[in-house]
Parts: sequence; C-alpha cells; structure tokens
Amino acid sequence: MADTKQRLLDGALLAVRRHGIAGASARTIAAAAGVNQALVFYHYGSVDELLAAACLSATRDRVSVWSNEFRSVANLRELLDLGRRLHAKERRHGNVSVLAQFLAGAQTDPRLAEATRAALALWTTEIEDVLRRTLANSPLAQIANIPALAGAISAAFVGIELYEGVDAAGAQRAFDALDEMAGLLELVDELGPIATRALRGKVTKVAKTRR
Amino acid sequence: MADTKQRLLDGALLAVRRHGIAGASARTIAAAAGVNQALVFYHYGSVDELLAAACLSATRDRVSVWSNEFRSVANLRELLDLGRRLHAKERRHGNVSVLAQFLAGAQTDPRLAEATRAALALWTTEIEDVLRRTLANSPLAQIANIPALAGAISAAFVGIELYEGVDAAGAQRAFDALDEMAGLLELVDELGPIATRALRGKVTKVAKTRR
DNA sequence: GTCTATAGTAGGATAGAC
DNA sequence: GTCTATCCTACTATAGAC
Repeated sequence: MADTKQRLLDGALLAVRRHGIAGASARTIAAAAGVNQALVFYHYGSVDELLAAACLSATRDRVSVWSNEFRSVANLRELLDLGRRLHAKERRHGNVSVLAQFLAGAQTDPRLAEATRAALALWTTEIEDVLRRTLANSPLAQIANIPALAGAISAAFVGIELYEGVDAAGAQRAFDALDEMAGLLELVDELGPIATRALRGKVTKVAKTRR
Repeated sequence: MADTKQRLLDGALLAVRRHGIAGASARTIAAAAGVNQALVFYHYGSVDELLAAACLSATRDRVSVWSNEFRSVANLRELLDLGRRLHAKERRHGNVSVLAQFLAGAQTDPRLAEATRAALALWTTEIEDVLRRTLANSPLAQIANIPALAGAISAAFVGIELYEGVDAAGAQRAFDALDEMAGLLELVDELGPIATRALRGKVTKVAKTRR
C-alpha cells in the first residue's frame, strides 16, 4: 500500500520528535509507525533516505498550512506575531524542533543536508515574499538584500527553537526582545515626513555607494 | 594523570566536530583522544557526562579568548563585526558548530541540556555586557530588555551557524543582511537632533505604557 | 508487500589483570 | 590509572518464506 509509505514518513517524524535525530533508527521509526522494521529498507532503501523524505514532506505540509497566514501579513510586526503564533502552535504539536534536529543531523550527513537545505528554503521563500511586499514602500527595501534577510530570519528562528529546548523561559524572553525591536522600527516609520525624508536620503546615499 | 582527563575532553570535541553529536561515542571519542575506551567510564562515568563536561570546558576556553574583544566593542555594528570575525576564525578551527551540535543533542538529553544552557549563558553574558555599555545613551536602552535581547542574539547566531552547515553561501549572505540592518540603526542614530528627540519622545511614551 | 529470522557491526558499560 | 577482554544491547541491512 501507499499507506505504509506515508505511515513511515509520519513514524520518522514521531521518532525524531521523541528521540532526536540521533535516536531515530529504523527500529524506533518502525515502532512509531506501527509497521515492520524491514519495510524501512524495502520502501526507502536506507534510514537516511527515509529521514530526508520525511523532512521534505513534513515541511511541505506545514508550509502549506501557514501559507495563507503569510499572505495576509502586512508589516514586520505582523510577521513577528505570525512567527510567534507559528512557534506556539507547531510546538504544541511537536512539529517545531524537528527541523532544527534535521539541521543538526545534516551537519555530518550530506544526504540529509541536501533535504534540509531544500526544506528550509520552503520557509525562506514564504518570508521572502512577505518582506518584498511589506518593505515595498519602505526605505529599507533600498538597502536590504531581501532573500538574504529572509535567510537570516529563518536561521534565527531555528536558533531560537533550539534555544527553547534548553531554556524555555529564555526563548520566550527572546521573542519579547524581538517584539521590542520591531516596535522600534515601527516608531522610526512613524517619525513624520521630515525625519522620514532625511532617513530616506541617507539610505539612498548609502545604497548608491554599495553599487 | 590529569592529562588523560584533558585529552578526553579534547577528544570529545574532536569527535563531535568530526561525526556530529550523534556519532560521538565512547569509542570515537577515545580514538580521537588517543586513549583507551574504558577510560571514558573510569573518569567520567558515562559518555553523556563527558560530553557535558567537554561542552562547558570548551566554551569557557573560547569565551575567555574573545573576552577582551568583547570589552572593546563600542557599538552595535562593531558587535556584529566581532560576531563575524568570531564566526570565521572559530569555524576555521572547527570550534563553531560544536555548540550547535550540543544544543541539538540537548533537546532529548536532560544532562546535556543543563550543560548546554550553562555554556550558552557564558556567551550571552558577554553580549549582555556589550549591549548594556553600547546602548547606555541610546533610546533603545529604555525600550529593550537587555538580557532578553542578548539571548535572542546568541540564539540567532547559533541558528546561522547551523544554517552554514547546509548552505554556506546562504549563511554568508545572512550575515551581510544583518550588516545592512545594523547600518540602518546607525543611520537612525545620526538623523540629527530634531528627529532624535522625536524618536526619544515616542520611545519614552511606549516605555511608560509598558510598565 | 509484508513478515520472520538472522548476519554482521557498533556502542555502553563492567570485570579483572597489571 | 590504564589496559584487555567481554557481556549485552541496539543498530543496519539482507535473505527468504508467505
């Protein structure tokens, strides 16, 4: 059945959630999936291959769930707020630190690295679209490299996810701190026409010297 | 000898660098340290315990190496520049992704979690001092929770480290993007007395409503 | 496609000689 | 303190019955 392949994908994620990437073996995965251990190799050839497939498939699922929310984000603060809701909800379902686990495992496993890079790119693309849209009329757009900034945001988010695993309260405070920073950017935006024009002028100057 | 305990600490790091946290076994560690495998258990009781000790000891070493540099940082941009130099140099010595590896392993291992939290706190404290010093005269200080912001910065840094493992060019671009953001903050700082006063006023207002 | 059985390997941990 | 030898467990992967 095609059902078994799917169960193995789900089982792989469950095993990573429960035991970390290090403890996700053919046996723990099969147990979590409720299928026979040999089927891992029959359907996917190796544990690594299954993990890579699970990483991509799961990320595709989650991104598509949040895709509409990303589309409705109107400014940086809302993006941060979405990030926070996403963090909270996905964590409750245990879907969060999984990507971070894959990322860690990818450091020493090329096959996993390829899949993880692709999975992260799915999130980054969503953020990129938001930035392009929300920064369209901002001086920031002139100075910022949007895809690069999107990558930085994704990476930072993953870092805070990992941080949460060792210091939950600290991670919560970190999100608060980013809220404060976003609030500051908002204040800059509301400074009034004179200051805004001055800032825009400076930014344009800097942007020129960069080219 | 006390020498053997040290060799095991070094071997543990070497093993994590080479094989990731998942591949750091008593055997690979002992091989990297050039000592007998049984000594892991004689000196540290278990592999986890050795890894925890290695994480703390190594972080203490690295932090003390960079401590003077942290002390000479005068503004946010210099902090970012230090972060970049730190990233480059430590990575060349392979000392970088180690903390990220520990952090990933810590997600499913309480003993490792404790040590990793403490190790990360060593870096965070350094950053906290820098922020407190450099933001002393900035409107930012009123609005920002300095320890929380330091935590966010540490976590984000670790995230970019992990990101580098799957997409080196992307990580490089992420640093560039953060440079651009720091540049923007600098521009805001240089806006001139009128705009600065306006911003300061707004910030004070916001800060009040928060209390 | 799915199962059992098993070969072969690697790892955690300990006992006991030196 | 350090070594060899070893036990036991868990893992990857495959062969072969059904």
